[in-house]
Amino acid sequence: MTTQRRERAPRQADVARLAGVSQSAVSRVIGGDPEAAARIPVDTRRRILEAVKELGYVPNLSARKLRNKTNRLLGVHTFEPVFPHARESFYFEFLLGIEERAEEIGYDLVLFTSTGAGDGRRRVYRDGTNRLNVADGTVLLGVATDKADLARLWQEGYPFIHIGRRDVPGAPDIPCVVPDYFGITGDIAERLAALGHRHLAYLREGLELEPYEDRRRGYGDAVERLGLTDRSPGLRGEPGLDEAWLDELARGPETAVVAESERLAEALLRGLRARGRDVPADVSVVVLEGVGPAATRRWEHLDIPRKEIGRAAIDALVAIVDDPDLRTESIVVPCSIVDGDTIATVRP
Amino acid sequence: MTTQRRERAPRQADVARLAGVSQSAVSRVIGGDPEAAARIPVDTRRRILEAVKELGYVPNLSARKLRNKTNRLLGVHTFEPVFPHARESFYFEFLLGIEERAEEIGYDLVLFTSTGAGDGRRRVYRDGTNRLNVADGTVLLGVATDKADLARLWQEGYPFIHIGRRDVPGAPDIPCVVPDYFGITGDIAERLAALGHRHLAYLREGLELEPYEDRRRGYGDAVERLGLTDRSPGLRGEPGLDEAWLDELARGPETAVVAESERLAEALLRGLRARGRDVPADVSVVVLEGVGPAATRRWEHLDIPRKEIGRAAIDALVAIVDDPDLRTESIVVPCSIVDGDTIATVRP
DNA sequence: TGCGGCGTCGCATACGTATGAGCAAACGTC
DNA sequence: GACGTTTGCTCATACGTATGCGACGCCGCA
Repeated sequence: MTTQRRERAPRQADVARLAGVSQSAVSRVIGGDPEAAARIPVDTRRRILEAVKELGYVPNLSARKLRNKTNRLLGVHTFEPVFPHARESFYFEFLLGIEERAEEIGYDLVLFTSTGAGDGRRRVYRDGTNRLNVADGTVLLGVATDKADLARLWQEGYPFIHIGRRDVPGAPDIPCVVPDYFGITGDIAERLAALGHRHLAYLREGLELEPYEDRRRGYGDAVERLGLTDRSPGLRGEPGLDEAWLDELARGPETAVVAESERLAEALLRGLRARGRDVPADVSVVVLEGVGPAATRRWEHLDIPRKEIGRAAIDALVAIVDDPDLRTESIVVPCSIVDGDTIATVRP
Repeated sequence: MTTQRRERAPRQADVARLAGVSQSAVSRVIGGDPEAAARIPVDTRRRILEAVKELGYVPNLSARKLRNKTNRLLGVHTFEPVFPHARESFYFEFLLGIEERAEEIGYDLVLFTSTGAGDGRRRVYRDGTNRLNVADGTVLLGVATDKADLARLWQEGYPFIHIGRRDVPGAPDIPCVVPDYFGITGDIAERLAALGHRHLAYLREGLELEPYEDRRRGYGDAVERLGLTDRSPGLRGEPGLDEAWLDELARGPETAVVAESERLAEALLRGLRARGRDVPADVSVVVLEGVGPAATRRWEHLDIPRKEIGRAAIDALVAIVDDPDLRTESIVVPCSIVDGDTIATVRP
């Protein structure tokens, strides 16, 4: 083993000199393009590869990217820190899928971590520099997505895909990969209807994010289609789960509640018990998100296939990178329902 | 807002055309070099900056790196996946410090995540390509460091720094930032001596990693210097904490034990209790690593300043990047002792 | 008028790679 | 022997940026 430290990284020209060929011959052999390499006879190729080994040549990715517009590097950018604990497990599964799939198809992954602003929020642009463009394309994710950044990226023509649906003014169709909240929420309503439930309610979170809109549309459409009734605290107005509404629910004909979050479901459960009602004996409950380990009940809930979504995002991104003119529609990944013990058939 | 999507990212030449100047003028204004920019009169500069804004120009980092050898991008490479949970909190604090410091001094951060081999171990080189060289330099960390990779990186002259001491054959002095295990272990021995302990023992882990060597040297030196005696299960031989040795300890004159890990300390505690001895009444115990939340006792232990180490690593790396000829010595970061209730003065 | 100095900018080049075009030799065909 | 065709390479160039050097105009001074 050589223990001499080099002062300068060798380039193809150095390899060429040692092998007694031209730089372009080296490029053709190194580049891996089978057609080009095939035109170089075996022994020349062998000489070149030996010189590569001898010098410890490694390609310069920046030069390659400059020339090729591509370096088989995909970025991952989160709009919030990945590491701080609260959201960590939220990102984790996405990242697993992303990493897994990227590796399968031979892409390297770069995780952009620096926070642009001082406020912990992350921005793509830092004093005018799009930091992402070392990578061929980037997967964006995060609930606190910065829409201005998204719009600008789209205008620049930079290849990216967003996990989760985002509607951005000025960027008509940004490519997203989204869980099928619309479909699964409809399925859930159907399942409840099949169990005999005719009178439902829907508990909404205070946030006005696109994913919630999908769920609400899915629920609303299904209620209408199936001829059910709905008495929700502000399905089309204010969110809320106040005492007055709980009283109303306890007295009314509703036998099933769909809750957007585990938090809401737990609050509902407490409210019902305080009124002498129980789940699922009196009211069936379904939660429209994954539930944590701290849940007090085995909630019937929907499962977001995060790992699959991560994988799908990589595939879609690569497609966009390969063909930048591609008009990708949103990719919808089906969700499934995880059986719990919080729904039951309607008592006569 | 323009809603037209561009087909191609603008370059300095485009900006120049719009502003009616040459590409080099644009470069001088953009580049941020104050001396060069100062030589351009204000109104020309203004025209250029307006054109930049108008076109939404962002610099091409690859071209910059190709030309400059530098793009203010620092890499982070872990030899094991960051995300899988077990080790997560181990890396977490390092990463916090790294991110914090990098941002302070205006560097962006790139986290290399792809696993080269199929076995979950991560390698710097993937079929001959040093993936790190998109970044100006890289912080390496991980207990399962691949020494061959390290040696090769060093030979290539690539700027990097390793967190934790690693001795690599063929690479005489790889730059490391290391906790001062040697010093703190000596301090611990001194503290025990000050409490009247004359007869010590030292429990070692089975692994032969450099950080353990530092601790063992620190302990050994201090025992000698202070004229103490040591009866350890194989301080210089096999590790072990078997029943025979525990019997010996319970009967012998030893009043204090230094354990390399929380695991060993817990095992020791059980062994002593089974023999009617307690901690710290009969035997004082100090743990030579951070202790987890699941500890049964408030162990007297040493604290590794992970965040500080991360920050120090960035500073050292930047120094190396700025001056590649720099022969950096290992940077030693002092540790501290966290008081617990597992040591006491010797009973007469 | 001639000349030096300064302020303002453009020209040309280099960074390392990939690739179309092209050239020289070998080989076959008539 | 003239003329394609294939083989095995080389030449030249482009990617987008940064920068040394020099050009050009203008002012002041002799």
